[in-house]
Amino acid sequence: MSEKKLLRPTDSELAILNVLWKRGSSTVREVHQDLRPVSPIGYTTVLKLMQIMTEKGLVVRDESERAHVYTARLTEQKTQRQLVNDLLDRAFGGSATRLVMQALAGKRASASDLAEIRQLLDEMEATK
Amino acid sequence: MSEKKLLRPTDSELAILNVLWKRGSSTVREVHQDLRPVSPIGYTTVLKLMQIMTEKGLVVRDESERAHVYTARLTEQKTQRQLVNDLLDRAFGGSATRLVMQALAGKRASASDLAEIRQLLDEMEATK
DNA sequence: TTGACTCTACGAAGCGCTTCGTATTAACAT
DNA sequence: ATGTTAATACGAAGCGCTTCGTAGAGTCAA
Repeated sequence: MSEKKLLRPTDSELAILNVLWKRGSSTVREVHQDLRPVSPIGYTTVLKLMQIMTEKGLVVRDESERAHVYTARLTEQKTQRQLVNDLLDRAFGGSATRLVMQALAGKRASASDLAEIRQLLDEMEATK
Repeated sequence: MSEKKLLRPTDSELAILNVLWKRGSSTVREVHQDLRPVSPIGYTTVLKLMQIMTEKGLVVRDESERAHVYTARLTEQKTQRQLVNDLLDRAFGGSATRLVMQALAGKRASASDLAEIRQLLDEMEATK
């Protein structure tokens, strides 16, 4: 009963999470300064978003200092996993294989990338 | 200048597109009857959604008959490609490899699936 | 022609996301 | 104490998505 609903970060939320994953725990100002160059956005807008993300449980907030410090609640990997599974259900009928196909098609992955994927396949077959 | 913006179908729109891909060109009633068992939804709701999808260009409408016939404008594959690319940009920093990893992790794919992916990798390396 | 059905069209409510302006509170220097 | 700076809190507007009720128009049979 602890997990009520699968939370899907919106685009804006994902942009903020990306900053938190890259920088680690950060204040609103730090996130804002990271985000602003990419897309102009007001300081209070970022603040509001991060407040809402706190309510949603996407981030946790340390209020011990005057400038609150925010931390992503889930790791980047866990979030990626959720997003992939979600897309899998919505648009691929649950077929991971077809999603992999689409992900690789057109994208020329480097030789080392391909090798990495091959290794993963090997491991999956080994632990069958 | 023909493609203005990358269109991302919403959940509801994707549900409708899935029906159109499965059944082929369909009327609102046909889509509604396919959708209703899964999740209860009003007829006019589906109608409205499909009207909006027409405006967006997600589907095309044949009005020659009294009951309009709708067809998905993009193939399932093209749409899947777009969605994957979008997720790639938003949450994976563009790394298809990492997305593939997350898609396969935890999902035990069948042996034939794995073989299929291996073959794709082979082809990609061949056409290097 | 009237009635029963079956469509589409229209409009509006409710909610969530995004945006920001304004108010308030805290910290610090003078 | 007072003014400046910097932070959070609050509220509201605008837009898109989702939902549906109601109105209006087409079709067919009696």
